[in-house]
Amino acid sequence: MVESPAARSVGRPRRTGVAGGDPRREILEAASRLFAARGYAPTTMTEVAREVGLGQSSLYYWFRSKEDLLKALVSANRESLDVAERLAAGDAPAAVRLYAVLYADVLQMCEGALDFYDLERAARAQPDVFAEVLDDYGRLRDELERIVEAGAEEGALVAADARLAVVACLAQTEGVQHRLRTPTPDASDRPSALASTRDAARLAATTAVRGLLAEPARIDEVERLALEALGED
Amino acid sequence: MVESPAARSVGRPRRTGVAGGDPRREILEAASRLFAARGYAPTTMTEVAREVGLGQSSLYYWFRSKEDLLKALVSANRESLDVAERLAAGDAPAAVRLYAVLYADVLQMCEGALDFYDLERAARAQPDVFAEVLDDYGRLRDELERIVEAGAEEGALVAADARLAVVACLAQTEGVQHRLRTPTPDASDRPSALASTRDAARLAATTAVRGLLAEPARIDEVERLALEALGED
DNA sequence: ATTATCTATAGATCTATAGATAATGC
DNA sequence: ATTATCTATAGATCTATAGATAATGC
Repeated sequence: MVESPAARSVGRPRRTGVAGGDPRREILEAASRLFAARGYAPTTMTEVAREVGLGQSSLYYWFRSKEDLLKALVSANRESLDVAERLAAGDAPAAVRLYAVLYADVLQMCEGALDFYDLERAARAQPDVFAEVLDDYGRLRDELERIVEAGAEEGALVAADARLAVVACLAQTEGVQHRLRTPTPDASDRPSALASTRDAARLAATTAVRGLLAEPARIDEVERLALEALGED
Repeated sequence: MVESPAARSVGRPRRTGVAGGDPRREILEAASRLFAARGYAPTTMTEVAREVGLGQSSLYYWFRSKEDLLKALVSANRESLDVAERLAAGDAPAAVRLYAVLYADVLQMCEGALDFYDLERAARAQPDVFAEVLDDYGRLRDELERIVEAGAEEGALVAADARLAVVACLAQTEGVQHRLRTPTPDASDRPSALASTRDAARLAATTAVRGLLAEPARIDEVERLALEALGED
């Protein structure tokens, strides 16, 4: 099998010489990086273009507008709430389901193109288009609330107020996600504590669930079962 | 004692009639609200001006530039890490100190003018001016790490990796802070779960600390002692 | 002929400055 | 005379469009 570095070159060549295989995808990736690092509004089309070796106006051959670019990124972000919903409905103990859903939530957020908080802000500014995102959020929250309540009945989870507990869980997963994306203002003499997406997901899920377990020592067992159910190891 | 609604009116009157007592302060407050809601970059001086009933260019009588406005807000944000440091050095049990510092951290972030994440982004863009902020962050993190380690030695806290535990704690406090500032994309048929600053601080501190306690049932006692030490009730 | 780029630029902002103006205070 | 506003606008972006151009494919 031979790679194909000899990308097709149909149209006019780029002035920069840089020639990628799939401009649309490259633009999305560049925009994703830049929006995540500097935010949507302050990032200019010129910067995105430079990143992929195109002139600014050439982006408009691939995307109708800057907002269009954002929308494409957002839809890429909301692919797999499904996983969470399948898990939530399973018959595993509540603590295990909680762990699995939180873990999957972090993975999804981290793998998406946009920092979740930026996505949320974008959603706020354009309610018509992004209504789905808000809807997803509500569904996830309800799902989690039911799991926590079930866990309280089982006696495995302790939560005086399921709703507050869920707010805390989500703040944890979102916060960890953000910290993974935004390299800590660290003393930089030490390597970052959060190396991979999976590290982040484990950290958030472990912390959040242990905080709710009646017997926190069980966390290792819960983690094992949850990762098993998710097909990770 | 009589209030003084008859604000002094020395200069030319505002076209809008709106006349406040302390324009500088009012501008800061308006900017704070808008930056928090929509972010720094996308908020325009015109919007800030409208909010206080001034013409856009009149802001420049009070602040040399938009960046200057941001700087003023940032310094307002970093007032009282001191509290945290005094508490951290006390002789209370580690779990109590941890609770107190996290609680104080959330309060400080919530009372500041800017969402912590926005502040961080601003800091990143202008390292010279905002170096202090990054420094504060490093100090807080080190402080927390020492407390968690002390707690592990005492046997009251369980943390295989103190550094990771601290990352999780900070992600929790920051995440809750953000959620308090940014009204949840909630189903809106229910009142928000996070009503006040203190609710947010309690939620974050309780959750984070309970997740680390060897005996989570102790959380109520820890909370009581910590709030006592902080002079809250 | 089709595709994908380029160059040039219109139109819309947005920041910041210059200079005029309308109050009070002395 | 001093203060705090106003109006007008220069200058710097930034998005998006129009139309030219340089490749390949047929």
